[in-house]
Amino acid sequence: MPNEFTHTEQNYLKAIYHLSNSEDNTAYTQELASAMSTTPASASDMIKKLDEKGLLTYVPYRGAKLNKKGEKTALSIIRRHRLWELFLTEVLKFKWDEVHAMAEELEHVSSDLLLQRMDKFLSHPKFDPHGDPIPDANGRLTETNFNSLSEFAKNKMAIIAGVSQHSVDFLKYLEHSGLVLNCSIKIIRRHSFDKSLDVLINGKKSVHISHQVAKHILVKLKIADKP
Amino acid sequence: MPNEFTHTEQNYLKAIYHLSNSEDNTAYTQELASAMSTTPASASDMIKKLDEKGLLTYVPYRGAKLNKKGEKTALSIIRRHRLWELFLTEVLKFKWDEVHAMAEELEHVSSDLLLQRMDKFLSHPKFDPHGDPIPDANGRLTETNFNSLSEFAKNKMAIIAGVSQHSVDFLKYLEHSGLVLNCSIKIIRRHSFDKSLDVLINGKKSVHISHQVAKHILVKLKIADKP
DNA sequence: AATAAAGTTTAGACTAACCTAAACTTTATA
DNA sequence: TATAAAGTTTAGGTTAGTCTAAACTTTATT
Repeated sequence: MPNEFTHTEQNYLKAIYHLSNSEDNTAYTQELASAMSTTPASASDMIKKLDEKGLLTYVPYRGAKLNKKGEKTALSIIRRHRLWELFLTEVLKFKWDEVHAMAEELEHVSSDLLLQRMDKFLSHPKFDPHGDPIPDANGRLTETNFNSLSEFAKNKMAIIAGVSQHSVDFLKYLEHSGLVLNCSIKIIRRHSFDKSLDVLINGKKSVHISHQVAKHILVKLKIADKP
Repeated sequence: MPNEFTHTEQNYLKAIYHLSNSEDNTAYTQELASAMSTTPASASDMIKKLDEKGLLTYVPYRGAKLNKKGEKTALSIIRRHRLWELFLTEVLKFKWDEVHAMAEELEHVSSDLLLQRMDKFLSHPKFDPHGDPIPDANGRLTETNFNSLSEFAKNKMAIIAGVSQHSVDFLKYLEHSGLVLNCSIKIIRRHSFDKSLDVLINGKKSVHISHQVAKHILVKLKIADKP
């Protein structure tokens, strides 16, 4: 399906999709250029082209809004990206900070059959290694209701369900501290002067984390398992 | 490593490598153009470019010969291709006629670390699903000494070790007849008038195959297993 | 050995994706 | 509300890879 678009078009669509999650659902030339590490002139050219191809509506000087087709295409690329990320961590045992760059290349492999097989092989997963939902084949996303660790209650058991910041450095730092996906975690102390936290990981290791970090850790309440 | 070359350059290098396996080790403009489904003019342009980049020596009107660097680069692309093919059959359970096109895209994913992990995950395989040797990380190929089934002795047990023709139709035909990699096979009759053969597959099923087909099936002698 | 045929290269054009610099809109500020 | 600043678009150029058509070499044929 996304074979009808060049790699670059696909990358722009993905970036526009990610930038659109604000209130007005619009991506602006400058932020798009910076997301794509290119110049506003190039971004403007591409927006015009994607408009002509019927993937978004573009009003000069007013930014771009993806339409149904554009959004569907973006979601199918995101699906590919996240499935490959999961494959890389689950099968080839890469860490969560290592997979993004490789998935950026793998997502452009066009075979739908390959993707279907991969999806099946991974048992139709709903989340990628960073806790981001994997769109299904129709572009539907699983609703999530994760909380930021910085706002989670003290002494309640939580599970790390994802992150809201994806930089390699941040992910490496979490990995190093033992704060990995699906580990259980409990806030044992809040330091009010700087909002930093002492947390207990898997009931064993205790670590101290800044508000900056806690803010970007997404958790869900741990339901005690029944034997 | 092959990140320094465009996908197109990589594809040309691979094609030149495959065309070079004749007596004079040279690829000619016309055959290269036809292998790349392009015009002689385009192939000529690319040969000149690869010469300038120091991957081959080119004498106008006399064709192109890969040098050490060109050959090494070609082998590293072939390594990627064949490892991915094996992954697709072994892990995602694709049939041998389905994997080539997908591997053509996957081979351009540039991460060396990914390739290393894949190699390890597949237990450092020596052969791809068509029996072609997978170059090692240094570009060395396992020596093979397979025989064409058309020249194999009657009533001796053989194992299908590969094919010398890779078209989808041919591979599908073999699959359909039960002639798959590693199955055991015995010639039970030669029909001298058309050189066709009756063969027994896995000691059970008997099939009749033309000389055309037998010629392109590669076999090795089966060593009886000791209990 | 002359010439026709086959094969190869060069010339010149096209598209996608990029760039810089200049022109133009919008927004913010005095 | 005029003007400066910020942001966006257009104009014109570049590179990689492609094409067709013309020019040129090599090989084959008489």
